[in-house]
Parts: sequence; structure tokens; C-alpha cells
Amino acid sequence: MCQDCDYHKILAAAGLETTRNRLHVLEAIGERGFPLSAGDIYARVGLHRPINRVTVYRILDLLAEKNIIERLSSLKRGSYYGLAPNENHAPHPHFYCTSCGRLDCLSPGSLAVDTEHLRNTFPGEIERVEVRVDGLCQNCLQQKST
Amino acid sequence: MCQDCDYHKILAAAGLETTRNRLHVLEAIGERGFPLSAGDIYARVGLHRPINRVTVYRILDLLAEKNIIERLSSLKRGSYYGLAPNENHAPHPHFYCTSCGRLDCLSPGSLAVDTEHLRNTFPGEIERVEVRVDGLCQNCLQQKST
DNA sequence: TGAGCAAATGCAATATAGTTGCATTTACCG
DNA sequence: CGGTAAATGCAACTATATTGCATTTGCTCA
Ligand SMILES: [Mn+2]
Ligand SMILES: [Mn+2]
Ligand SMILES: [Zn+2]
Ligand SMILES: [Zn+2]
Repeated sequence: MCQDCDYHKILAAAGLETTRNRLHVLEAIGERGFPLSAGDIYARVGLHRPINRVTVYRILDLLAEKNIIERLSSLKRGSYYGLAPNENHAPHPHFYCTSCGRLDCLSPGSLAVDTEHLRNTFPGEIERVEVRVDGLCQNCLQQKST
Repeated sequence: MCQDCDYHKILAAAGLETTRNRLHVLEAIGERGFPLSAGDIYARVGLHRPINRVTVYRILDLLAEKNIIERLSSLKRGSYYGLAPNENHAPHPHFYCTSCGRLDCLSPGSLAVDTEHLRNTFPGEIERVEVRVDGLCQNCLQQKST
């Protein structure tokens, strides 16, 4: 993620103006292949131009509410943020390494989840399903064995 | 959860002594049918006997590390804690209501997740898979429509 | 029984992530 | 240009969790 996404278009479609900060936040999230923490995003955006921490949080809240980005949980404190599922990005599970704390995207087909039955029977309203696999990533596993 | 679990036995099996605090924490978690926040657990244990907040956190860390309880994430800050999957409790997904913030257990079969393929192909080590359904619970949905 | 010792607990301070209130700046619109 | 609303900055604050160190508890063995 993501050469395929026109962030200006995405923002406009959600009724949001394209500010430089919003664009930089989206770029920071999109240019890495894995979700970032708010702190990471703050740091990356700050490389381009000074920005306030609070502004980053407000933009993240806004973009998440508009379903442009997706808030992901982990076993650490604090959320991670990735581009939300859209026409270019199928929903997919993530892998959280309990050793190095990195969150990685798994391929959409790697873990089949059938939500059909639940959607038909659940008495409330289902908005999304988050699947997170926890364990040791390849790197951390190798380092352990040496 | 849970009349079926002998907490003393479970603690002993993990090589842990049964202190009153550990027992109360386990009971607090087990006697509700849904996972609780650290704050909730602190409050419930405090009904029996004064306990320090830090002690609750330390017990939760210890029990989670020993796989007696399970740390669950949500979109709120802070984790929830439930009894970990064991012979009496099959692993199961949870439902998080974004309106009232309550986390509920879903039945083990309600959402089929096939981890077989991933376990065979993933280059790291998989410890657990957390599935969380987010949305509006029945209560909150009804209140909205009135 | 009772010292000796390690584990468990308490308490105060600190850390981390996120939020709030309000002032200032920016950008669109007539 | 001047008016207005949205966006941003800044300081203070909240919620949750963690750390360092002192004290208490409870097992073990003399
Ligand atoms: Mn992803
Ligand atoms: Mn449960
Ligand atoms: Zn790792
Ligand atoms: Zn609800």
C-alpha cells in the first residue's frame, strides 16, 4: 500500500478537504506495507513538516470514522492504523509479533473466516471483524534459536 | 464461566501458589459470563477485601503469561480479561459493542475460522488467534431506533 | 516453634497513549 | 478584500499501566 489509491479522491469522496496534514498522514500510512502506531505516524509526518501530536490524533480519528483508515488493536497499549478495506484492498488478518511488536498484514486468503452465518443470526449490527494472529515473527524466531 | 473450573487446581498445575488475591481475581473473571477490564476486576475484588491496584495488574500479567486467563483487545484503551481456552472452554470469538463498550463472548461455533493452512505455511510461530467482531449490540441498536 | 528466606503485596512515583478546552491560523466564499 | 468555519497548535489533563523499593506473608527447615 499503496500506489493504487488516490488519496485526494478518497478524501473528497468522504466529503473531506485535502489538507497537507491529512495527505501526509495518509501517505505515511500508505507507503509502508504494514500498519503504524500513532507515534510512528507522527514521526514520519514530522519529517516533512512540523505537526502537532494532537493534530495527528484528530486526523486519525477523523479518517477512521470515515472508514478511510482502519484502527487495529494489539497486545501493546495503543492502536495501529492501516488503510481501510476498499476496492483496492480486500479485508485481511494481521500478525502481531509479541517479541518485536511489529504488526504485519497477512494475505486476504491466508485465514478463511466465514462471517455469513453470524451476520444472519446475530441480533445486533455487525460493522467489522478483526482477526489478529499473535506469535513470533520469522525474524524473532530465528534470533531466539541462535 | 465458570462452575467447571477448579481455580486452585488450575493454579497448582501452572506451578503457582493459591493466594487469596489470585483466587479472588480468578473468581471475579470467572463469575461473569464476559471478559472484564482491569478496572472492573479491581473493583470486584475490592468488594471482598482491600487490594492494591498494582497487585491486580501483576496478577493479571502473571495469569495471562501462564495462559490461565486471556488478554483481549478492544477499540477502547485498556485490555479485557477472560478465562483462557482450556478443556472446559473452547476458544471463541468476542463481540465488542462500539456504543456501550461491553465485550461479549460469542459461541465457539458462531464464526468458523480455519487456521490450518496458515499454521502450515506461516514462517514464524503462531501462539493464538484473536477474533473480535465490532458493532452495535442488540440493546444499543434498539435504543437507537426508538 | 520460630528464625530465615523468597514470594507476594503495598505504596508512591513515573510512563505512555490519548483527550480536552481554548487560542490562533488557514482557507474558502461572497 | 473581509467574514466565517474548519483546521491546527499549545498546555493541561485523563486513563491505563509500570517501576522501584519497602513491607508483609507464608513456606521450609532447624
Ligand atoms: Mn493490513
Ligand atoms: Mn470469552
Ligand atoms: Zn518479531
Ligand atoms: Zn452496546
